[in-house]
Amino acid sequence: MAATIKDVAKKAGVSVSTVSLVLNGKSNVSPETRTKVQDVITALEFYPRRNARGFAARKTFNIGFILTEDHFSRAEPFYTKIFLGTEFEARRHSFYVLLTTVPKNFRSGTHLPRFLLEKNVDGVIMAGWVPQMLVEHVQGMSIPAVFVDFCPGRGRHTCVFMDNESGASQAIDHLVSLRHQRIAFLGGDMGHPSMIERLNGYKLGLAENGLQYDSSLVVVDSDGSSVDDGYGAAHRLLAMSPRPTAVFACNDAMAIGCMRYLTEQGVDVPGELSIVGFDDIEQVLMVEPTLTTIQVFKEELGAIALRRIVEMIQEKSQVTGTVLLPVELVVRNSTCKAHV
Amino acid sequence: MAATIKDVAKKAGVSVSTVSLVLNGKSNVSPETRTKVQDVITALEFYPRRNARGFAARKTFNIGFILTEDHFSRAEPFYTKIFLGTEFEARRHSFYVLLTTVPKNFRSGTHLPRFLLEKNVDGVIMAGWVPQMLVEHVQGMSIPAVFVDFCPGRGRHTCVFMDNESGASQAIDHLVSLRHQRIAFLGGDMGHPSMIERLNGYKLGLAENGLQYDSSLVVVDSDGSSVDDGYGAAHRLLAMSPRPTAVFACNDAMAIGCMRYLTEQGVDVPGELSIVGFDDIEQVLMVEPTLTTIQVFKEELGAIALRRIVEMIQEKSQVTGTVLLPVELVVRNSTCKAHV
DNA sequence: TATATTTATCGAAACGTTTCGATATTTGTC
DNA sequence: GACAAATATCGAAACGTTTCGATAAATATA
Repeated sequence: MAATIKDVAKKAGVSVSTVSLVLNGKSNVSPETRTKVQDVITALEFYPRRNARGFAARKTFNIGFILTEDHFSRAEPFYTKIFLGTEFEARRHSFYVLLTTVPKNFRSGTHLPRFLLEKNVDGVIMAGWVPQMLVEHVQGMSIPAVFVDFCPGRGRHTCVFMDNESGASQAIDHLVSLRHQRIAFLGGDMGHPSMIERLNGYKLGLAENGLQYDSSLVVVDSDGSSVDDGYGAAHRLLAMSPRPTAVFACNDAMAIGCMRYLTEQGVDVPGELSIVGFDDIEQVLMVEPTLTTIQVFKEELGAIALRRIVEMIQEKSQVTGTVLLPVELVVRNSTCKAHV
Repeated sequence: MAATIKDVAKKAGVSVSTVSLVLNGKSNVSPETRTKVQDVITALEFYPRRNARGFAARKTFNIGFILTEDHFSRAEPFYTKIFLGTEFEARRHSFYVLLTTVPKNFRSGTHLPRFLLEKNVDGVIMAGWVPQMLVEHVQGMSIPAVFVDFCPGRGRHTCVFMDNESGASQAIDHLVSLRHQRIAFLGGDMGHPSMIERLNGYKLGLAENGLQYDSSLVVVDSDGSSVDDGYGAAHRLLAMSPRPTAVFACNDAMAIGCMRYLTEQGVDVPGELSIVGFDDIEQVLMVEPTLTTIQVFKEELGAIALRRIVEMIQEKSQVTGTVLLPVELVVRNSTCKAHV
C-alpha cells in the first residue's frame, strides 16, 4: 500500500504539519529537520496524493491547454510541438496539462471545455487562434490565461510569439550579405498575423540594408501557405523583369513548393535564384538542395507559456504583455552568392 | 462563489448523501427525489469538485495516454487523431485524459510518467509501440491498460487494431472487380506489424479471388514507408514483365510517391496502371488523380480504447483480447477497369 | 540571569464528497 | 390492523493533506 504523509511523519519523528512544510518548500523548517524528512520521503517512495493535496490547498495543480481541432490535426506538427514544450516544462513545475480541443464554430453553451466548467484547472494556455467567445468566458472566470502565437483583439493579455519580424529581417540580412540586391517575397494566407509580421520584417530588412522596397517583387495573393500554394505562385517569380536573384518565402512549405517549380523549369537553385524559408520544418532536410531557413524553437514557445502561467497562478497577478522568442537563421544549401 | 453539494442539498431539502446518490446514478433514490435534486443541480450550475470527489471515492477519474515522442510529432497525424478520439469519448464518460510522451530509450528510473508515480490515473492507454520496460512497470502496478495499434509480446493484453488484413483484402477485391489480374504490392518498413498484415491481406485477397500469388510482383525492400520511399520503389513496377495493371501500396504515402514517379515517366494513371493506397490521409484528395484508398477511422480507434479502459476500471476486471476495427474501401479516381 | 524576540514545531480544524450502517418510510402479506 | 420485507433517506465518519494559530524552543539583549 502506498505511503501517506502520516507514515512519513511517524518514521521521521515529526508531525504531519512539518512534513507538509517540507513538501511545500516552506522556510520555517530547520535544515536538519528538512533533510531528515526528505530522506524518509525518498526511502518510502512517498508521492503525495494529488486529490488530497488539491482538496486541502483549494487548487488543482492542472493547467488547461486549448486549441482548435484543425490546428491539432494539421499535418505540420507546429502546435503539437508547442504542446510538447508545455508538457515538458510542466513536469518541472509539478503541474499536469489537460489538452482539449474546441471547434471553430464554438458556442459557450455546448463547447466549453469541461475543465473550465468544473474549475479543474488553475490556469489556461491557448495556442493559436481561438474563438473570442472562449477568450471572454475565461476572462469572466478570473482564471489566468496565456496565449501562444495569437493575441485576442480586446483587452490586456499575456501573449507569447516567435519574433517573426526579426526572423524575416535576418533572412534579408543573410541574402544581402550574399550580395543579393533584388529579393522577392512569397507569401500566402495573409490574414494571419505571423504572415503580416514576416512581410513587415522583409520590408524592415530591406530598409536597414539600404534597399528600396519594390511591391512588384511581392507575391501575396495565395489563400493558403502550403507546398502547393508555393508551387502555384512561383511562376510569378519567373515573370519578373529583371528577374530577382533571391526569394524569401513566408514559410518552409511555400519555399519547398517554389523550389520544386523552379527546378522543374530548369532554374538552377541556388545558382540562379536563392531561396530562404521560415520555420525549419523537418522536410527542409529532405529536399535538394537543403533549405536555408529561419529556425523556430517551437517547444520553447510552449515552455515559456507554461512558465508564465505558473507565475501568474503563484503570484496571483495578471502579468500582461508580449514575449517575443528570438528565432535563428540556419544556413544550408539553398542560398549562395548572387551572380552578376 | 461556486455551489457545493451542501448548497444543493439545502435547496432541494434533502441530505448531502442523497445528492451524492443522485450524482452517482445510484438506484436507491426515488424518481421524485432524483428529479428534484437534478433540477436544483441545473439551477445552481453545480459541478462537483474533482479533487473532493476523487479524494472521497479513492479514484482519480483520469486516464493516462502514453506514446513515444516521435510518434506524437510525426507529420502524418495518425496518433494525434487517435488521441482526439480518446479525448472526445472521455468527455462522455466524465474522465480526463492526461497525455504524456516517453522517449524510445526509456528507462524506468528517469522516464516513468509522473501520473504513474503519483497514482494519478485509474487506467492507461498506450498508443503505438512503447518500451517493454514501461509495459512491465504498468502491469506491476495492477493498473488497467489498453494498447492501440500495438501489442506487447508477452502476457495477455487488451489491444485495439484496425483490421489491416481485411482492408488489404478489400483493395484486392476492388481491383479484381475491375478485371485486374496482375496486381503488384508495394511495401516498406516491413518490420511493422501493420505492414505485415497488409501483405497478408494482399495474399488472402489474391487467393480468395483465385489469383496465384507471385512474389515477383511484391516490392518490399524499402526501410521506410514515406512518399519518397514509394517514389524510389516505383521504378521496379516498370521493370516487371509483363507489366502489372494495378498496384496496392501498403499506405497512402507510398502510393502518392509511386503515382508521382509513374506520372513523371509518362505512365497514364489509372489508364495503364491503377493504384490503391491505405489510410485515407488528407493528401489523397490533393493529388491528381485523387487516390482510391482504404479508410481508417482513427478517432474511433481511440474511442474504442477509452471505452475498454473505462469498462476495465468499472468492472475491476482485466478484459483481455483484441478488437479489430473494420476499415472501408473508398473509391476515387486512381483506379479503373484494366485494359486488355 | 531575566526578559523579549525570533524561529521551529505542533494539534486541530477545514476542505467537499463518498460510503456505510442506522433509521424512517413505504409496500406487501396474512 | 399487525408484522415482515423492501425501499428510501439520513448522519457521521472517513479520505490525505494544508493551514493557522498556539505552543515550545532557540536566540538576542540588557
